[in-house]
Formats: sequence, structure tokens, C-alpha cells
Amino acid sequence: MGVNIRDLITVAKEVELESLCRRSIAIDAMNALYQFLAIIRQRDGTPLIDRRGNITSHLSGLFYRTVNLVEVGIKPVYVFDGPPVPLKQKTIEERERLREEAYRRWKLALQRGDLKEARKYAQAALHLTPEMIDEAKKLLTYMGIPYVDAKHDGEAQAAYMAAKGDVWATASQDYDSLLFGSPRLVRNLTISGRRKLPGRDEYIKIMPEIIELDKVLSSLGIDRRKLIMIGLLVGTDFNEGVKGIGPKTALGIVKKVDDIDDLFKYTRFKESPEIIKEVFKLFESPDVNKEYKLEWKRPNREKIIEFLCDEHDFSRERVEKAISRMEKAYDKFFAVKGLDAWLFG
DNA sequence: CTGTAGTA
DNA sequence: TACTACAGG
Repeated sequence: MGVNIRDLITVAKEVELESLCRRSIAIDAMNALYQFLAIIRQRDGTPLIDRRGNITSHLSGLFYRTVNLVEVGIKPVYVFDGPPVPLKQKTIEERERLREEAYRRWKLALQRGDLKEARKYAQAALHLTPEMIDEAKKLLTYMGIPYVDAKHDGEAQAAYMAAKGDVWATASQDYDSLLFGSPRLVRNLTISGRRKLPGRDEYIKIMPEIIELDKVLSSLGIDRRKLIMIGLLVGTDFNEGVKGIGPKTALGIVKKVDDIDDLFKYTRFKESPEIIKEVFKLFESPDVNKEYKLEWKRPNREKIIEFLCDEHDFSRERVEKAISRMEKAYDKFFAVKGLDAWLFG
């Protein structure tokens, strides 16, 4: 999932969530929803479901996370993937294969009565359905939070918006948006500062971290074109990468080359040079949706309650409380100030 | 993941 | 007030 260049990022800066006040941030929606779906579960591993059996983990995560961001004054924009570019087909097929395998192993573990194994595979077996995505968009609309449909890759769209200055940063757990040219990436955009270490009863403190593209590049002594080449070498969602080459080796290689054609003299990709050049182009100047408008509105209390509580069995008390927090934050941070707004708004 | 009740 | 344990849908 995503380009693995974590080992090269030494300039991540931990910040308090509050320091992002009044900043607009483009959030990779699929990335977020998928994580909610995987993590928000009961002790036996089943996700949250409403009375008709629909999964609601993604809605719970999206709702409460967004309320928390708005409460500290952050202006979120959710960016959804569009149809994948043909080059991504292999990755999608591979994910589908892994999912089906996880599904089989889940059933087998259930037969054995191995709940721990079952839980592990249940997480890997699930996927975001078109219905879940529609519901997420519906909820955001009722909450007054803007979303953008990407032409293809959400990360590419978010990076474009950040590079253009329409949002202050992109947010994702993956590093792809840096390759796409986002000047600023926020990771761990979450409220709960604590995370349980797997297996043990230990907790570590998690804080949001900001990674600035120009600092990454200057710390490595390369430009963005070479960062993309590193991605090509270690592997992306669009190509496999060269076996045996990790981020460190890749850095050494790209420092010796002048351009993408030069790269083929040093190493052999599994894909043809033509394909690799296409993938390079895809990162350098991706096809994006330029027709979007970002507008934060006051949440629609009635619609949210009708949707979450009436349709999906959320607790009315909790939801009402969250909406009130959001309204307060909206008036404090987002509402248009000034005499006109006071008179006519 | 996040909210909330319970405990010190 | 801070921290833990558990439920949420």
C-alpha cells in the first residue's frame, strides 16, 4: 500500500493538533475510511453494525474524527478516489486476490474456533463498498464538510490542491502525496494521543507529524523528479519496483543519474522502460479534477440525526452532543465575520 | 478509533 | 483531574 520511503524521512516534525487551527487539510478519504473499517471493532472482531446488519464502523470513525478536527479549528476536505488509471489494474487485482485469500482463511479459522486468527483475517477480508463511500459522502454533506472527487488517485488530487494553495496540507498515512508534489503532508491526524502496542499492554504517544516536501528533498540532496525515481525503484501502486532495492540503495542510485533514461543504465525494471516512463509522468503531472469548490457550512443537525440515529441506530445523545460541539466550533472558527454577515447571514 | 462511566 | 476499561451500532 503506497510507496514505502519511510526510512528516508528524517525531517518529520511532531506538532500539537491545536497548532493546525484554521488550516485547511485535504484528507485521503479512502485511506481514512479503510482504517476506520479495519480498526473500529468489538472484542470479538465484528464491526459496528446497525439493526439491519449494515456495517457502520466507517461512519462512526468519520463522524467523530471530523467533529474533533473541526473542534480544534481544522478545516477538513475529504478527497475520494476516482476510477483507477489502467496502470493501477495490477495492484487492484493483487489486493483482490489477497482479500479473497484472507476471506478463505477467516472461514477456516472460524471453523477451528481460533478467534484471534479469525479476527486478523476478518480485517484483511473486508473492503469498502460503493454504498459505504456514498454514505460517507452523504454524512459529510450533512456535516457541512466539503469533499472532492478525484479524477483518478485521491493522493494526486489532494497534492494538486495543496500545491495550488487551495489547502494548506494533505493528510494520509502514505507518502505518495509527496511524490505527487504536495508541499506538506500530515500523518497521524488523530485526536486520541494514545495507541496500544500490538500484543502487549503498552501504550505509546502518537502525535500528528508534519513532513515538508522541500525539507525532505534538501535533506536527501535531490529534487522531486529524483524522489519519484526512488519511488519507481522501491515500488508504487503503479509498478513493482526492483527486487533487492530498498529506499537507501535507491537514493544512492538516483543521485548518480541525470534523468529517467539514465536510470535504465543502472538497473532493470520488471516493466518496460515505456511503462516506467508512464508511471513517472503519472506522478510528475497527474490528471486531476480542477473543478471543485471548498465551502464549510454549518452542520445540518436534523439531517445528521435522521441519517445516523434514525437510519443507522447511532446513540441520539452522543450524536447530539457531537453536533453541538461542531456548531460551537463553526461559529468560533469558520463563520464569516463582519457586519454584513452579522446583519444578513 | 472515539466516547463515556468508573475508579483513585 | 488523570487514567483505565469497555461499549459504540
